[in-house]
Amino acid sequence: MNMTDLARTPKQIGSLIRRTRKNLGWSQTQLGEKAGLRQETVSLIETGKPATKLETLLAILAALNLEFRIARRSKGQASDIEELF
Amino acid sequence: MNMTDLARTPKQIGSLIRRTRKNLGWSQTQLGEKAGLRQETVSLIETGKPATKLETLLAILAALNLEFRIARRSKGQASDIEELF
DNA sequence: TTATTTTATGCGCTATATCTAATATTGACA
DNA sequence: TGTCAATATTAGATATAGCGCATAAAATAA
Repeated sequence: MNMTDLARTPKQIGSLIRRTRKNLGWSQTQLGEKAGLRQETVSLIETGKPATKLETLLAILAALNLEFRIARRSKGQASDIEELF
Repeated sequence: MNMTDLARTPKQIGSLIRRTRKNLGWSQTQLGEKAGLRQETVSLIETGKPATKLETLLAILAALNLEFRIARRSKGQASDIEELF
């Protein structure tokens, strides 16, 4: 993954989670165990369920050694540098 | 806010949302209108409710012109640069 | 192919997020 | 100090997340 991966939608978030999990060679069940979730729940989130609970998502990210960052919206990486407000 | 603000917990996320909203000079009601949510819901999220739904959070971030990024966990900004997997 | 693992989907259940609506509390400012 | 806007809180209703458990479907390996 990139330094920070843009994940604007639940589907993008799910894809990123799946990609990271596979890079680690883990199954959904293994990830679920580490995150305290069921395999089915991991499946739904990777598929891009929009109504996932924040705490559930955070548990998965933590298990994958990932974290949130929040940034100003930008079409490209460049505007990351601007300070708009 | 910084280029990308770390928001590891619901409380941190809520604080960041509140700070951004105030910088824009918006009330919770105004933000709620733009995000399709009620003032009370905005209040709960800014307070750091952990079980907020992802779609709700995304609606608020979008209204504030913010977005997610997902990054590898790091104690400081530095490890952002590493490519671990 | 067949066997095995992995992922997706189904039902019933409990917990809870957000809603509508009202109200209490807090904060800002004259 | 008082008035008004902003925020927090409450109560009831609706929708749905994630659970347990089971199983189907899909992918992978032998």
